[in-house]
Amino acid sequence: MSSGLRSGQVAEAAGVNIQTLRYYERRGLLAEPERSSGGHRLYDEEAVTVLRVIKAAQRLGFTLDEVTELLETGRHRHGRVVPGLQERARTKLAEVDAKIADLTTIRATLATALEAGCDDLTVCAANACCPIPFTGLAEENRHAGPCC
Amino acid sequence: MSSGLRSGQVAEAAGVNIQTLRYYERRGLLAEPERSSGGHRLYDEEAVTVLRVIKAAQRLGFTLDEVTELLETGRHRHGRVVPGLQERARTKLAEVDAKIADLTTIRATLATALEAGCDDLTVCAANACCPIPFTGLAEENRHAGPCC
DNA sequence: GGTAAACCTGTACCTGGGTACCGGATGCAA
DNA sequence: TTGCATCCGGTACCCAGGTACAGGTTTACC
Repeated sequence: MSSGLRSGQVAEAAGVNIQTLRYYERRGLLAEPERSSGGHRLYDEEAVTVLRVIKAAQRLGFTLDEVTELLETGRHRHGRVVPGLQERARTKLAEVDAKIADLTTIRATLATALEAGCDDLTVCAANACCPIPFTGLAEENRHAGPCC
Repeated sequence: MSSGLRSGQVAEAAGVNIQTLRYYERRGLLAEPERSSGGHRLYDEEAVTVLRVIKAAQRLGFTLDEVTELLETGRHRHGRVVPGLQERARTKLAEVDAKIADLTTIRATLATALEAGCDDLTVCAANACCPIPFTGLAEENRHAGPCC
């Protein structure tokens, strides 16, 4: 009989640190596994799957708290009011879009600074025609212009 | 006599916390200002400008360590070993592009999961036709060019 | 039965960018 | 002079997501 996977094997299979297993267990993401007579953890195959699910969800931008809720929602969906994956994915998608938009603005500013030939922030800050937005760091459009 | 700006005034003018001033001073981003006879900091106008420069650079994705170097490079351009803003901005632009590419992949995955109607990660993980990549999402480096 | 690797618990530490709290000193106006 | 706002230095703490270490067991293999 397969006596179960030891923590090292599970960690290896899922590509995480052993400490991470215990960390997830403490956080309630990973169920407490069986133990050997000596107290060593013995996992079943499912643990590896759960770890992969966690990593996939993290990769999609969910925090560990969010992943915890997602897993729990799946476990006991007893008419809870907890929003499911669909709902959360929609929200997350909006967040990702916002991040992309923000980074796109940043990208544009960097590109403009390169084009303008900016090479010294302190000089630029004193120079009214520098395209870097030193005031009003709020994230809106900044049109390019010749500088320095 | 303009006796200088007190830390509260500088913080207010630059839109940062007073503690942040001392934090930046400790980190070497902000020069140590004059002191009143009683030991209170007295800043000049330039301090506000430096703070704005720091915030702008942060906003462009530079870490405080990087900002420190950028400011030092400007101050005394000793040798050409240290890359200037141009060089660093070019590097940072590539980093930002990588992040955008990464987020775009994530966005696409989320959108696909929504389309497919995924609503339970543990079910999905057991389901071969789920579009969420449970294996292979391990690391964050997907940005090195077109792979397919 | 010996030994080395793997594992156990508990606690402390890491990164990055700040914030908060403390008890005491200063600045400034009335 | 009194009273209150502000500031001082030092230290501790916050967030997330882990990672590392110490000192002691257990397991596996020869």
